[in-house]
Amino acid sequence: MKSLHIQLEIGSELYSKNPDSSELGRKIISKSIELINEMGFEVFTFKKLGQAINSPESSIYRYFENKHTLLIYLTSWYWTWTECRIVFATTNVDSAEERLRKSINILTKPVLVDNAISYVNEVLLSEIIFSESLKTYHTKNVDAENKKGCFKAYKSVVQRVSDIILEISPNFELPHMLTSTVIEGAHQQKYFADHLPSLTDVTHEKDIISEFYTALVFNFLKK
Amino acid sequence: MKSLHIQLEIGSELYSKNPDSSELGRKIISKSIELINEMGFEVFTFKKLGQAINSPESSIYRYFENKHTLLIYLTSWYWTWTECRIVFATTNVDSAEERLRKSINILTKPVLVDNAISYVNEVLLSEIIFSESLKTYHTKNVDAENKKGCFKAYKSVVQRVSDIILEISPNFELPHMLTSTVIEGAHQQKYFADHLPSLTDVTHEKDIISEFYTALVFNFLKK
DNA sequence: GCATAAACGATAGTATTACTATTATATTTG
DNA sequence: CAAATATAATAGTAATACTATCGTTTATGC
Repeated sequence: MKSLHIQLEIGSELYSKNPDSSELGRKIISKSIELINEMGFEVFTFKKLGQAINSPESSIYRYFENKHTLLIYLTSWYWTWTECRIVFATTNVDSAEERLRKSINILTKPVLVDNAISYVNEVLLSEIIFSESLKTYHTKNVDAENKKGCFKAYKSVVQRVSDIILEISPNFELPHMLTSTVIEGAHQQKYFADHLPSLTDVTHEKDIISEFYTALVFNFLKK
Repeated sequence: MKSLHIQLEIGSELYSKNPDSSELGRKIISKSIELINEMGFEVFTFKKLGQAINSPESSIYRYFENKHTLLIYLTSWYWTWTECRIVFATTNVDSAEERLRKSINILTKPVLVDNAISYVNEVLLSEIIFSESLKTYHTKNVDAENKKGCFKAYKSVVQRVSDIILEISPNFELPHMLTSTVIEGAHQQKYFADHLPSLTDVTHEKDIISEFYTALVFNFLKK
């Protein structure tokens, strides 16, 4: 169980050439995760990535149209993987409350342990998601990219958690809103804690974020 | 009361030359609000702005270092103005619950009516805030800009609302977190409604967003 | 094992953006 | 009215985000 290798299927709309299909492709993924973490997504360029892996810029463009598409790929990978984690954590758990609690826990905490099997460093990837993922859809092209299916992995996670909420409160009308508030809120509060502490109350003990959103949800559903 | 003209004081760290001090400066502000709305902040450039107001790009640089600084100026203007609205709406209201309710209302709904007195179109500005304001602090320079005081108007609003929350629940430990969750959440849910509807449950009736966050807050505080 | 296709590396080139610099002409201000 | 300041007009630069070409290597099928 602890070293179960999972090959994630990523939709072909998210790349020009499947990075999982070649050595170069896998190097692009794993090095870009490192670099985006180090320097931030804005500063990151394909040129720098090319230098870091000793390949020309133009080779990277064979895999991804541009760096924005690469970020969408990385976030989709993360959400696909996260949905797997939620499924594993919630199967055979009878209580819907307990399944919701476990799901919120997964969604609101950064990943701390890397399984070190695949070429994807999940710890660093999770950091990227928390601090940069909203840049995937806050662009002029959202609508076109949404149509292409770029965000379906994320939507699927939101849908899954919403379904659990509806098991608990079948008449509740805003489960997606509640779920996306929790996910995005947790990302944002961590960012605030790191950069704009007066907008939050977190300092070191960041589990407070997770506890806060858990309490928020259960209080709301128990009214 | 209905046409009380207020001159907002904007900190001098937010501009190179005060745009309120000249005709050109005011044109820069009012036209940039229009253009950012029309084309989105990424597509907006000083070159385009210059063409729209028939002034060279270089003249705009005398007022703002770059377009990012201009966005920070606009958001600071908005938050300063919004704090005024909150103060007006809550003075002489005895009940802290009622003051909180009114504050949340102001923070979670886009502005619908422009007073048409100043050169700032508040309706369009509020649209910009809802869809683009997170771009002010989601950059590599957050920490430096935060140090400079670029976000103090926003912080001040969060602090004010947190204080009301503490009046209601003096022992509550996370008032800033709750407040920023509400503000940012409302912005995000409106954006989702417009672009990624499966992440929310809102379609036309967007007052649902405001009602949702109001209920969320009061349920949480009444536990 | 060899032909063929696909992938890759190396290099060059372009359009756009985000500025900076210079100077002449207005405009304001004391 | 003189001096300072603001603006217009124009040019120029560095970096980014690509696109194009082409020779070489590497994989693939028969």
